[in-house]
Amino acid sequence: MTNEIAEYPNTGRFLAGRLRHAMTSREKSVLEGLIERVEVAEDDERILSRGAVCDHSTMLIEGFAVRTIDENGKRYVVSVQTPGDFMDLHSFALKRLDHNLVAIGPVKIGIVPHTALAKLMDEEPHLSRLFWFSTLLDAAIHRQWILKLHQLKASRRTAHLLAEVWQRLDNVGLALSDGFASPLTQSDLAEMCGTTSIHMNRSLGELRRKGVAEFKRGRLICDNRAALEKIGDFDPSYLYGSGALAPGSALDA
Amino acid sequence: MTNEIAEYPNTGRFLAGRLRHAMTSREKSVLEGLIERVEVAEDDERILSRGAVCDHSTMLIEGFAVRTIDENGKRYVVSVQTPGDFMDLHSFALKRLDHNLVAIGPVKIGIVPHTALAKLMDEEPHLSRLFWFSTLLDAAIHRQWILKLHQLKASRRTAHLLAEVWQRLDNVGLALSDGFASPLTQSDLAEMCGTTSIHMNRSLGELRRKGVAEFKRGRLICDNRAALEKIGDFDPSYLYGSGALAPGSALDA
DNA sequence: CGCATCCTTGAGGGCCATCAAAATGCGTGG
DNA sequence: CCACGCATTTTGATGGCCCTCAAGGATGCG
Repeated sequence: MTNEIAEYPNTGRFLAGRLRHAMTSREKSVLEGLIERVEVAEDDERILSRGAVCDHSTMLIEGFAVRTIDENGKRYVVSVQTPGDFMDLHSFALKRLDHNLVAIGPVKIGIVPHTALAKLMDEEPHLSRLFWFSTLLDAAIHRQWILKLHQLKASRRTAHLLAEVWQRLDNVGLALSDGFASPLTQSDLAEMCGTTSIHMNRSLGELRRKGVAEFKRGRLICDNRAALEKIGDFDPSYLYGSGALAPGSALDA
Repeated sequence: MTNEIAEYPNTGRFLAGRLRHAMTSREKSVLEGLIERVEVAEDDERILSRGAVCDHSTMLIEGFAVRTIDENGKRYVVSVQTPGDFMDLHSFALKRLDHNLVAIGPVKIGIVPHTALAKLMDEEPHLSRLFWFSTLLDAAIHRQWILKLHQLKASRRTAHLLAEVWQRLDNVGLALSDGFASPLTQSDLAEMCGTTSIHMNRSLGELRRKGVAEFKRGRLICDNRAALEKIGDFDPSYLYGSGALAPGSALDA
């Protein structure tokens, strides 16, 4: 992982732990070359607005972001992005997005002009397939959020979210052995879980009292990952890393 | 619309009301030619199973289907499909799906071999883009479901779902002037809204008492569409038909 | 060391799951 | 045509989850 970041500082985490191994080093270079420039944004800064026509897509190089939809004066979070995510690749095909992208904490982003993407679509069919794959991954994560909203009460949904973020950071080499560090507040977690920050505080308290996980100022500490994943009914297959759904899995049905 | 179905009986509803107008008649023929054979399935029949390796994708020609995920012996619905949907186009890139596809009522489906899709990806870049677009539409719908789960109580979520299905059927020419007909039961609606059939019954009762909509045995009757959409906080833009997010919209920001 | 942000705790009430049971409509076969 | 079985729809009562309002405590930064 450290090698990848050294060689491809802006895109070395794209699909890491998933299909990155299917990329040739030439393709990795092509991808790295897509980044026209690197920008930074600060906490709560809007990276992209719903409905805006955009001529570029954005790679999340460092930091966290959320996709939000504003309605009736309130902000709702429908998704979270971690480093290595091609956050709004889909704006290339949709032209206008149905949601906003907002930085959580300071972020570093790579700007990819749509003209460069269009060229790549013509010349790099394999890479194009991987780009498509990465947007399908987003949809799979969405489905899992819907499932958990249907299935679990808030404290268990919280466990699922923490397990998911931990796993996604693990995929890109940014997890710690006992959890992860982030700029996420309890209020952020609440918005992702569709609950209030007050209830999120109680949910986290419940997880702490059960000895499952502790979350303090963005830092998850958990020395029993299996217990956390069990409470959250978390099965990482939908992230399409290793496991039953992995593209290269031999587990045929 | 009737013309399209006469000319392209199996695929005439694909992206109808959305980007179908961007397809040339040659492309429409190519698409129609992808259907290797047509099959039927009966109510509750599983069309595709999670984790199964599949060598084809499925166009929903007639009828309804849901995407489900089973966990702990219970079935959860994360998505609904209407005629014209390329239901599991994403299985082409994902190889194994994270969910099942289950027929609601009798359905007619078109089978598209992945080998044909692979060929098309090479030879038809524009059509490929439209295929990608259609999977991005699914993701946008997922996001809206997450939003509504965060935002609305069950009766209003029900209104949103009814408004969405109505609009999607409208897009493909299958809506009625005062609602739609379907094989959906109250129990099906409940699963889609993440509630119980008992509470769905009370939610529908609330909508009926408010004079907003009536749902009886799969038939939605509504003579005040604006009221229904208002209660469900329904804004059709996320379906990328006409409106602020439409690909050809002049509403630039 | 003052201020802003974040976290924590308590009380009251609405939404909705669950258990229980009954009524309605529909298709089948007698 | 009616009897019957079955799925679907409807209604009531109880209790848990979680929203809301309210207030207090902790943490970090200038």
